[in-house]
Amino acid sequence: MLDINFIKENKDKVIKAVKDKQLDGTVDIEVLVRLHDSYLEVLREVESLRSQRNTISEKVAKAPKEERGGLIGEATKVKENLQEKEKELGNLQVKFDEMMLWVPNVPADDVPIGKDETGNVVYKKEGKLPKFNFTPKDHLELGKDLDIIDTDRGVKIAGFRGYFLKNEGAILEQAILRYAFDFMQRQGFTPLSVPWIVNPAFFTGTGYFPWGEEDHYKVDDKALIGTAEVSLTSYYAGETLNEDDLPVRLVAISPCFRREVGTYGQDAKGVFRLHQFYKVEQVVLCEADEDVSRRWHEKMLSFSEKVVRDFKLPYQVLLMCTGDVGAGQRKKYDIETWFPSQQKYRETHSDSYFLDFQSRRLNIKYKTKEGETKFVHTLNNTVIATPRIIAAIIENYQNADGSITIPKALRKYTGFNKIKPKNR
RNA sequence: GGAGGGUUGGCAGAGUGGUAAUGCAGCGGCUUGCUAAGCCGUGACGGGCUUAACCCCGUCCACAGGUUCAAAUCCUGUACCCUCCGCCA
Repeated sequence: MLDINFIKENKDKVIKAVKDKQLDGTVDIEVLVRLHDSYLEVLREVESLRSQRNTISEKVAKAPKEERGGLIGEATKVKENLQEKEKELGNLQVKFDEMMLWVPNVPADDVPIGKDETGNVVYKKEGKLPKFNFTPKDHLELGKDLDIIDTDRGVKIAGFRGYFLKNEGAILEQAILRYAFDFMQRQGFTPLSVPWIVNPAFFTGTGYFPWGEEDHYKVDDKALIGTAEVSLTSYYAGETLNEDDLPVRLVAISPCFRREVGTYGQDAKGVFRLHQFYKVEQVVLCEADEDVSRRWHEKMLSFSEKVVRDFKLPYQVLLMCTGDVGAGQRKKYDIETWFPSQQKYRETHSDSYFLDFQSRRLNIKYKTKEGETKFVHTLNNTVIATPRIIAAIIENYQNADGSITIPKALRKYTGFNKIKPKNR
């Protein structure tokens, strides 16, 4: 959420942000500003009436009994007037609050302007693309042959996009998650196991609602997290930290649930786009200084790059354009990892910073050493997500005989060096 | 699932219709030859108000309604916490 005073003072910037982020029609900033003006107008009337009411009530308490009747009559008139105005105020406030939730963050100056993913800019490329002296298979074919991925039975049990990982596949998943989790702890991050079923207020707080509400599974009056970011970033919601507590660095492994609405034809094959997967997520809360946020943004990217490099996977980093940056985000990098079967880099990580957009919605503040109270800045980034990264590993590490070599870094965690075809 | 008790500032804790006590902690100031002690001041949000300070007004006793001239206090609903019973990995 942006500060209404910031919106008023930077109306043109915010209007441009709505346009650049392809959010035309979701919120009208001009209408919002006028709405707030009339809200303030009514607020002044209400406060003046409340002041009158309080004054008269005090008089009633002090007045001798015989004078009370007249005063109460006077107060009743004020009260009736007040009730009417308060109702009007309440209506304006509900409308205003609703509309404020739809105001996006303003992209950083160095975010390229673009309509959609075609406007993203390659920021860097790392690693050598693998060369095969045989025809490489895709991860599903490899996974089926090795009996480590079973999508047929996955679909039987869970429906479209259902899957089982099996044998070395199931173990490899745990190895990857634990590898990334341990790595982040060494970077000073506090490990957490988080709630997966969460109150809607925190989806709104992190900016997933209202925009992405459709993509979430609802259970009773709550929803399933699409990322641990929701729980991690909300951890200190409603609290005031001390400057000494910052930066807060959190890491969690959690399941992620996504309805993937509107993607029915896309990535239907294999374990790439799923309704359910695991992810190790990093979240940072830092002081309210964009330079500090930007340094963390780069640093968190480097943590994720390190893990991908440890796995020796070729990747590229994209600087996302305005049309592909989330409504709440100020700037975003995606890491895309190489998928030989698609001859493409595909998204495996997403690194964003928000300034105080989330912390205003979540009401997370800190006290500076000077005694000032400010909203913290928030950031988050993927460390690793499975099984998508498993798909990348088995495609990049496949051998002519259909076996898969395990990246060296992971062998300590898997306990095996290779996944070999089973005798059937 | 059943029964009962509770939720007041950073913490502790009084207040049962008429200006939210008090103690502790933290922070700032004053005083004092040190350690220390004493005294004073200290919340959040919004508005008046375009800017700093000041001042004034409003709101905030879990949340949302209601009754009343006036609600922390009375009524209704909800959330959460605690205790006991039942069930349970």
